[in-house]
Amino acid sequence: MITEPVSAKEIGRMLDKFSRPGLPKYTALRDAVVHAVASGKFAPGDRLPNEQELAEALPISLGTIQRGLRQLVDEGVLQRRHGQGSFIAGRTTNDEMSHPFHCRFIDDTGANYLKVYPKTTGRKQLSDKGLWSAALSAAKGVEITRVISIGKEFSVYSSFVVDALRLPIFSELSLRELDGENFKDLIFRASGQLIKRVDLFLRQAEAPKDALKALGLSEGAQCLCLKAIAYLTEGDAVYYQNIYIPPTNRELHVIADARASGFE
Amino acid sequence: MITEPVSAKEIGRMLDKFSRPGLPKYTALRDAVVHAVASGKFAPGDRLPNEQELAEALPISLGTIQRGLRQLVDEGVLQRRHGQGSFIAGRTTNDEMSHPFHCRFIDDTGANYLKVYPKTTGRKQLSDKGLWSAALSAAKGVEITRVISIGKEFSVYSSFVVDALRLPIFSELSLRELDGENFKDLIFRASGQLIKRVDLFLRQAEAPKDALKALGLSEGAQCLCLKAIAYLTEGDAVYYQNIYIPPTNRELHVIADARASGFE
DNA sequence: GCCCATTTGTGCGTATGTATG
DNA sequence: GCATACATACGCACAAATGGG
Repeated sequence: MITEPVSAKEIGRMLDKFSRPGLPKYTALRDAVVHAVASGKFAPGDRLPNEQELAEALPISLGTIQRGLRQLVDEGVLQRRHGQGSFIAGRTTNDEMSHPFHCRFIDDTGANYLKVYPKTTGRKQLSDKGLWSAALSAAKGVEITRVISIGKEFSVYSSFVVDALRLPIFSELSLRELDGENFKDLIFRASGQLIKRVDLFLRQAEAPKDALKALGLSEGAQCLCLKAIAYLTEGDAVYYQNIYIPPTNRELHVIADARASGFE
Repeated sequence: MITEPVSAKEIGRMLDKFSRPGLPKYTALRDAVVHAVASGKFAPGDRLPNEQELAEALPISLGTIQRGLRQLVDEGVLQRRHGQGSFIAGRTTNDEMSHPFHCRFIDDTGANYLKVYPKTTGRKQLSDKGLWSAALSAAKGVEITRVISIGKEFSVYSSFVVDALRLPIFSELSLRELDGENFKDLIFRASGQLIKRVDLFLRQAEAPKDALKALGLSEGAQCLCLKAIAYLTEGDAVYYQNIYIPPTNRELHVIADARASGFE
């Protein structure tokens, strides 16, 4: 008997939840698996039942199963190995955040990322119409400010805003609990959706007073300001973030989307 | 009789060229269409034969045709419209470069990109072992230096290196001809492959003398240095670029890849 | 080294649904 | 209503990679 951490029945139950008339079956299957991962039912490394078993256990044919699983591979949720099986993709859930902002600082060798240690410094309900509200098209926002130590060498300041109504989890967790969380994972678990793309805007400017103070910089100091808007689907922004980076020698690594046309 | 700018026979011929034992048929079909576009046989807006016709004309079944076409949609080469057909995606081939470096400066409104006017300033054969040779794993490189005017407001300096043997086109074209070219398109036409991803490395540093001189900056001036390494497929780097950006108020826009895990 | 079971990958043929004009 | 053309789905067959005996 082979260990079988993920049951086809469990997927079947999730599938029922996400099946809706009009929704393709391969999409329903995808959603079921994604939500199962998001809710912790499936853990990284878990093996899924093989294609045949799924096709038998679920009201979905083999080809359609394969299409759904292929999409999950494309999205990075699954890993499939010929002759072995399909596995929930690993996530390095360490103490430090794995991917703080879709871009990371690299060390001298260029091969490793500097570790990142976030410290939540404040939370505020926002109701003014700022740039964030236009980007998120939300009336109420929660701003979470953090000082993030980069490899204990220097720190950056982050202002992170989400729709307060849509993602109440960010208002509910204590600041202490937020510290250990990867915000992308949090969004994934709360919404069952993956962040599809992030628009980054880079500006050389003076940081706001809050940031200067938190980073211990003198007034008027120039910073690199990185604005990030993350989307779950095309046009559906889920968070708005400003990161202020003081002068540093360290290189910041971003992985850019190559087929970034997106136009008619 | 409906206008039919793209013949199934043409695709068939291309398909023969790209079919190789071991290569999936849907990949061969993809390559055939991509190369047909790259070589100018198909132009933006052209309509492909419908799925049925392709399935009849080519030794590929409907489902496999669909899979290949779907991939082309994902890559942005094709656009498919329900009830209408499959069309070669449009490219805004203007006088100015459309996407100089996977990231662009935006104007005051935030809605438009500043126009970009490249001016090629030099070309040099490289045979030393620089950082470029490690990135490209190439022994001989061609470096093309350019001064790129951003909306006629300010200029950035670019050093662009490709493998001289792999992409001789960059050595063959005159500097004048290179001016009007989008380098990504040039690579696409020469190799028939699309750039899949770009690694960006951002550094606050002093620019090299060449760059300072070309941009008319005083010695020791701090610049934003953007290093870009573009990949055709995972691990297959195709160009290495350094861009030096003088201090500016303008925002630089980058579209980041959201599923940027890429690790085990 | 070789066979074999397991499991994913590729490919075919067909049927039916649905958006467009 | 109707023809066109893409979209989804099924069921099957066989190829190819993997790991164990």
